[in-house]
Amino acid sequence: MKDFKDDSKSDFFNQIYQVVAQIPEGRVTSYGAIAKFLGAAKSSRVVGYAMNASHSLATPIPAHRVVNRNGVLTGKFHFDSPTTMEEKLKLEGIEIIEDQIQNFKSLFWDPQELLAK
DNA sequence: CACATGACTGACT
DNA sequence: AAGTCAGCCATGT
Repeated sequence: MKDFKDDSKSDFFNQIYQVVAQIPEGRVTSYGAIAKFLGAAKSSRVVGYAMNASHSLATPIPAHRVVNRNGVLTGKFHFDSPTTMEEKLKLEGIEIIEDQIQNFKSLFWDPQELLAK
């Protein structure tokens, strides 16, 4: 059973989870943004893979706030139900049409915000 | 141990 | 402008 602090296995996943866990409610970010923030802009796929693996985590992370760079809910089928992701985002005040986040540009949250904080 | 797959992205044609 | 290709890295078979 993996955990947030299990850096002995993979620092990358660990950091990804930390960033995702810090995404403010009602905001979203992209896989690439997280990857770039961690210094591996070309490893965006690993970020997505980390989300897929997040099911094994003891601590649930807001993976529904992470979408691709177009603001499309590409990973919605990986949730309990294909509508889970969309429903959660809507509950946070995010408007979604056809799996596409509306006003994505404004709702986008850059991991850099963590540093400014 | 080697090959294939994937919640992505950027570059090239 | 839209479609295609290659890169990147961990996991599963």
